[in-house]
This record gives sequence, C-alpha cells and structure tokens, in this order.
Amino acid sequence: MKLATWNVNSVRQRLDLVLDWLKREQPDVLMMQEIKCETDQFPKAAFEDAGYGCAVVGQKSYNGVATLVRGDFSVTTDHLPGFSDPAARYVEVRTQDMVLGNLYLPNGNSGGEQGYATKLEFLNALTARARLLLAEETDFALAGDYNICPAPIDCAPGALGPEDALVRPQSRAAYRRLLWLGLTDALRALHPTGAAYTFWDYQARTWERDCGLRIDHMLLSPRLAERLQSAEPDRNERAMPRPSDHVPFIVTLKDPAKTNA
DNA sequence: ATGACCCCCGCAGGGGGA
Repeated sequence: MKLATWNVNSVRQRLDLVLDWLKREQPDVLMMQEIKCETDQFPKAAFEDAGYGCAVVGQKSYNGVATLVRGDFSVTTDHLPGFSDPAARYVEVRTQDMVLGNLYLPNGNSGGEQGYATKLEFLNALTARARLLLAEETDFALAGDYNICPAPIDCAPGALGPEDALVRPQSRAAYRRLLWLGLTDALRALHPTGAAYTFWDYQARTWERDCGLRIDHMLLSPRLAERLQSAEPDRNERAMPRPSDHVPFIVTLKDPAKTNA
C-alpha cells in the first residue's frame, strides 16, 4: 500500500502537476494540505477521472485539506475533535481497515502568543485523538504538514532562527509526546540519521543551496509500523516548473501479515 | 535597500506562509 502526503500550496495552481504525479506514482492515498479553496471549488471531477474519491474540507483563501483515496472509504471526521478553531485543517478517512488523519498544523509564527498557543492546542487535540485510536486498537496513520522540525538535523543550518515556532522547544516536546504514545515517525524509522527535507522556501534560492526543512511527517500506529517498507520525500517535484514549496512524502506498507496463530 | 518568493482576493496592495 502506497500512502503519500503533500502540501500543494493551492490545488488549483498545482492541478496539472498533481495529476501528472498521481499518474506516475499511482499512490493508493494522497493527503493534500493547503488546497486554498472552498470545498465546492475543489477540482473533484479531475481527480475522480484519475480514479480517486475525494474527502475535502476547504475554506476561502487559506488552509484546506483533501484526501484522495482509491477504492472504498468513508469520512470519519471533518475536523479535529477538541480543537475549537474553525480553520480547515483536518480530515480523517477510513479505508482498507485503517484510519488516515490528514492534518495541517498552524504555523505558529503569526498572531503573536495566541497564534503560537493555537499551534500547541492543535497538538494537544491531535495527541488526544491518537490516544483514543490507540485505545480502540485501530490501525492508523497521522500525516501532513506538522510545521515542526523534530530535531536539529531536520533544519538546514541558518534556515530558521532559534525562536521560530517550527523549532521552539515546546513544539519539539509536543511532537515527542506524540511519539511517546507509541507512534513511529516513518521517515526516521528507516533513515535514523541525515537530512531528509520536505520543504524549501521560495525565497533566497534555498532549493539551489539545499537549505531545507523536514516538516512533513507520517506517524504510524504500532501494527502499521511493523508493515513499514519505505519512506522517502520525492525531491524531484521541487525541481519541476512552478512547484509547491513542499514535496510529496511517500510511505509504502507491506500487505498485512497473514495470521500465523 | 522598507529588496529578494508565491498564493490569496480582487483590482491595489495587504495578509499569510515557514
């Protein structure tokens, strides 16, 4: 099974790029963030023609998430329970006996201290969601743009200042609290060391200098983690004409193990 | 140099992003 997450930075600007990528990569699921359109403006027909069903939570101008799924699925929630902000930042589906949460965390650098507090509130609600799914023994993945560099290796030297909301100790501690529940960071499970950036700012030629960040992540519940086969950012997409500033992050899982009881 | 990129709305330039 092939799962991907991609902050596309406007699905309407990136439609042809995403369709080409889907045709080439053939994922079973693509979780997109920052679609930047209202739900009824989402180019649903184009994705359906490509063989995908769509779970869309949009809003005007900003934010917005959409999950593309091949085959049967249902939407389990169109918002993150326990997070009161109305921004379109979470959609969750059930497919192939697993729950897939698609999330776009607040950046936390705008809106002053309240803006940063909202980021931590989202992380608290996400942690509660993970705890609930673990208690139910549901297999699940939580994927998307976390807007957190979990460790120093995930931020290129000089890319961000020490006070930036993406690297602040409280942001990193909140990310670790998710892991401590028993979740697995798919990228680091297979690539414990080294840079694995998923984002390069449009400004200051950061792509040419490989001055990037790892901020797009997929966390796996225990049984899914046992099936983990590969986890790779698709750097090719950053070199395309008119790219998103984020690249797709692709995770493949082995088929569920046959019962050997 | 109040620079520099890109997208949004909507028609000028301000907000947001990371």
